[in-house]
Amino acid sequence: MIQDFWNEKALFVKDSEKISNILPGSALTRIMKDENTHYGVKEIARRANVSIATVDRVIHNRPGVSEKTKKKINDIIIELDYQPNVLASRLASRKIISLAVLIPRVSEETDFWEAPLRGVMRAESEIKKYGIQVLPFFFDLNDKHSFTEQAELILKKEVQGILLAPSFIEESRQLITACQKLKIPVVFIDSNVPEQDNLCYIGPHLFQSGYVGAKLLTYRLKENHKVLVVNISKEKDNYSYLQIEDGFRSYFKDHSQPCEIIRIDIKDTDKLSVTKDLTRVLFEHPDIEAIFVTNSRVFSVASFLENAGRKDISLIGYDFLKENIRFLKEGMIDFLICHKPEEQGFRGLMALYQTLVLGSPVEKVHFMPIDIITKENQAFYQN
Amino acid sequence: MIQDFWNEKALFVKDSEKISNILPGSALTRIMKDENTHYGVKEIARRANVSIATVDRVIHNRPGVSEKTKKKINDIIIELDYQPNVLASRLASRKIISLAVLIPRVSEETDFWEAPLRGVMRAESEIKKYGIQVLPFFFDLNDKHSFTEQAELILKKEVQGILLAPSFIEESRQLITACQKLKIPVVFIDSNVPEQDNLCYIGPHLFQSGYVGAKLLTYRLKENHKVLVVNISKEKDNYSYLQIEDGFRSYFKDHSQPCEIIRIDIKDTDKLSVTKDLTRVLFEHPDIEAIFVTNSRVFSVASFLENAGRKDISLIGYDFLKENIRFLKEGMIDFLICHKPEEQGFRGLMALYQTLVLGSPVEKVHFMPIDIITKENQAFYQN
DNA sequence: ATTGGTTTCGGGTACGTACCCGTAAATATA
DNA sequence: TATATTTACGGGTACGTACCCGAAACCAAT
Repeated sequence: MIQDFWNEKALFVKDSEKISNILPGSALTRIMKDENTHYGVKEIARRANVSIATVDRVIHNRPGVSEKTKKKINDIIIELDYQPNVLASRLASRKIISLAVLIPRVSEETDFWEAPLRGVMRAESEIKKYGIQVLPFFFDLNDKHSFTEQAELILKKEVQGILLAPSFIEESRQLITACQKLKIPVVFIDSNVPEQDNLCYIGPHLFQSGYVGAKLLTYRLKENHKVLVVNISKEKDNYSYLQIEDGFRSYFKDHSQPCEIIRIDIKDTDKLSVTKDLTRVLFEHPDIEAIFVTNSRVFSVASFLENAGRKDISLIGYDFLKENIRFLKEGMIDFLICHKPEEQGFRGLMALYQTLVLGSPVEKVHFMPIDIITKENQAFYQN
Repeated sequence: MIQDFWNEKALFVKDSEKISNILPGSALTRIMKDENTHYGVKEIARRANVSIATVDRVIHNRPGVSEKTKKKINDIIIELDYQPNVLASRLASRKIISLAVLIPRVSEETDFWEAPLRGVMRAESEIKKYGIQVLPFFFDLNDKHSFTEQAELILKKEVQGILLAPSFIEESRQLITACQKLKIPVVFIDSNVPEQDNLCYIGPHLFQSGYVGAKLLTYRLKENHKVLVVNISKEKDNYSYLQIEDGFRSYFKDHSQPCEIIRIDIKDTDKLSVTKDLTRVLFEHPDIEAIFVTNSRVFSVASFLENAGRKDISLIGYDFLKENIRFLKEGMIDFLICHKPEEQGFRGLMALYQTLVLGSPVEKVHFMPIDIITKENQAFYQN
């Protein structure tokens, strides 16, 4: 079963280009093709006996060119393998492209979304020289209404592309449907919306992430002991969570571990609720040996365990948050799993840039690595 | 002691920009400054009552401008926070910049250097539109002479920057000294040359990498058992190896583990030598419970263990090589540690680009993350 | 043949910077 | 004072593409 999984994944993992035939010998061995002979519109125009303007019309398929010359020019374009000069193109084009970013606001509860935002800003600073403008919009993770509100604002702004964290599935669906009508490409980050058409998804493979979590958890587990899965979230229908737990449980199935898995939902994210619920569970199951928290709120569990003096329990959770790192350094948290949130923001914007400016295709699904962070390697982690 | 280390490292780890004061409220909250008012040389010239050409001369500090006007123009440049338009700049400048890359050839023994080369090529395709040319040179890891040979070729080519894998310390020193005289910036990747001036170093923090290796190794270790450190290398004075082993041993010191550490140097990399030496060591120390291989040749140890039927021994090594991944999947290797070799190649070239084209400063040392790869997360690893 | 309309195309300028070339001004020399 | 030499600066063109504007060329109807 797991074997099938690897094969399936092979489709997603980027094929590393083959660099073979690097000949031995002391002489200089060139790999890259010399592309010194780079033709532009001028050469195309010359060969087709037309003006640059006509070539330009064909390239941007604007009207005003006869079918005959259009074909002739297109043939020459293909023959010369014409690659437009992005520099000159963006320099000459005076219109600016607007991209909207809709992600959760950085709240006091969690600073997780700082990282994707950093990635977005980094991407913006890289591509604003090409005349691209980024408009950030934020919604409240505890308020679905704020999401729809911001979504409407975006649609009014007439942007050319959207980077979206589809935290609320139904509300996201509405926005995406509207974008499809307007032919606006949408990129999802952090979580996916199943069976919804989009430009691409950039984020974790949640099932496998839970699988890795289980592996790490069992690594120092004694046999036949209990494991606790904790889900702290206000959201009811948490699709992401289900995938993670699915992967987590699959690991035990695949390795036929007879380990008992307790689970608990904590609906309120405040400290009191967490303390209350955990106290109860640990009282009912005193032999719990490890805890797996399915999201970034692992710090609240760590805080509880620290106060309760339960340093014997292994703890694994998600995300490179300041508070989590603190507990990781202290040894209260054993492992953090992380999916490169900053990279997600960065790549998300770049995917839109690639589509709208460069016109080159992007991969439909881009899974982030499942990074394992420990006390020892955290200082060098690149979020 | 280890505490000091963290504090020291804090200097290297990039400060994540503070994104605070993101106000609540449903209205659109902008973060980025609107930089619509972007002035160019024309505006500078207008304000200084000079021509564009004069401003240009000041910007590139070419001669032919009086001190007085030079100062006036520089003041205006600072006042307006002038940012040159890289697009226009590279478009107008017809000269191409050549960068040399000197790294080991991809050999049959190891395909490790495929990854940095991929990174280099990726960087090249991103910056060749700015008129930058990359000249790759390769040397043989078993032949110091080939290194000096290629180094001389590079110097003849009159390149403007060099990306270097300083595998041979003394030979690298010679090249670097020559480059200093010629004012050619040099970037090191993968390993550093101590006390040698360079533009920057991009690679692992080897000490800490060994430290992480020890942590992972002890994770499933029973108490009071023996650990074997294996160094497979033809090179005698292996500086990198010493740092890794130093970190590895430090972990045990810091955690006062009474674990006995055996070590062995295997000078010949062929299968027979490895088999012979390992057989002897395992015979002398039958209670060895875990093996730590200090470089990417862990696959040869895995192969030996597989044939010897010793699945009981934990095995940790380095690098995301095809053969290593195979043994990781099979379960013969427990963990691989990896330092993003592709990223190293990419960033190395981009550092040169940043210096030579953008003229912006680069960090002197850029440590790569210490990535932990397991059977479960390997499919999503980005080398 | 003339008019009006449409289709098809070319000239030319602009984007922001680099840099050649020529020249006025400043200074030195006779 | 006249001339040579240096210094300081401006005009103008080019990079490769986008796109406005206008003008042929063609067609159809009067």
